[in-house]
Amino acid sequence: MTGAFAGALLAWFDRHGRKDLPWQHPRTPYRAWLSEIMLQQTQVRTVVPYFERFVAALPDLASLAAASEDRVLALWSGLGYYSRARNLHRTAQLCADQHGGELPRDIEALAALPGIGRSTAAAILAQAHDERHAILDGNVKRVLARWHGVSGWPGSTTTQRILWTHAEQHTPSSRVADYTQAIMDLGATVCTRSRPRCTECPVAEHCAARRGNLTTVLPQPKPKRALPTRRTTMLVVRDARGRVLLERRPPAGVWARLWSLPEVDDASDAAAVLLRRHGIDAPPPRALAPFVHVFSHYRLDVTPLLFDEARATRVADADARWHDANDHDALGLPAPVRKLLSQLEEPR
DNA sequence: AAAACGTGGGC
DNA sequence: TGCCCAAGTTT
Repeated sequence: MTGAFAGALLAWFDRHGRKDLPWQHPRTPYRAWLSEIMLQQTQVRTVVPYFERFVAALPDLASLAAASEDRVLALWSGLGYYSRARNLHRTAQLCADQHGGELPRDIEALAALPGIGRSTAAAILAQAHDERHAILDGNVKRVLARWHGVSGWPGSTTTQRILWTHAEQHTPSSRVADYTQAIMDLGATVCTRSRPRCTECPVAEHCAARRGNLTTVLPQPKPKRALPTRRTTMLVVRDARGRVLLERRPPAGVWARLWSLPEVDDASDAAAVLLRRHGIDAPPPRALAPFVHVFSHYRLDVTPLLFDEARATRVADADARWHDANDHDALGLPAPVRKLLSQLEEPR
């Protein structure tokens, strides 16, 4: 059945909802899944070009399962939260091996796969198969926190439990795909974080935040804490042909398994490290402009150091390679590394 | 339960 | 400019 909340939202969706997002045409389980993973903690505007590039290169689950991890990370490069890409790849292989080459239809089996949690599993089944499952993403949290007047940061366990209950109760038994899209669209275009457009809202009449003039107070913000600062020296090492030395990052931690520049704690150690690690000898480096890269949980102060005319006595191994600067799209590089290397290519 | 995990948009 | 945080999941 469809309650008053869902009914009003569906009527609004028919007139104002977003119906031309790239993953909606065609709306296959694979495309719904891929879009949901890319959209985790990431805005639609950012995702669209990545999605289109990804599905053009790997159009179905089988091609994703067969692709190399480097290929997947290259297609993800710049989107961030790279465990999403590694989990996507692993899940594709699990489905190929154990689920007949398809995503499971069962919500529990789906949510057990790497990178797919409760809300993402629900979104996939609701959107791809019109099955009745409630979602609770950032948009829904904001809409429901306001409409029901739920205080507390929506990320806290207590508040989430309350919001999940509301989300379940509002989800209709028919037109679930449209309803799911409707409540996300409402959050993205009307019930926005700042300056919500309440005069355009189809459920404003019974909204607790609207009645109590609390739209600026709800949802309550995440408790903040100061960002620690870390420092590193990144080595841009080029050989006579202009190729750049890259190292594969370790399997855990930030930028896991991406290709990046060698790093040292102290710039004064750089030459010794290059010699020991790679058998590389080079004339003294010159300093490049330092920059700051801000993560969600710390600031990274980067001092780049440029070694030119480097000569290697050892061949690169599996976790180190010389890389052609005009070939960046072929590898997964951290965003600031990609930016730094492209700036070096530009003759400015 | 709380921290790790990226990047860029918006104000 | 600096700060908040976006279609969350994993450990």
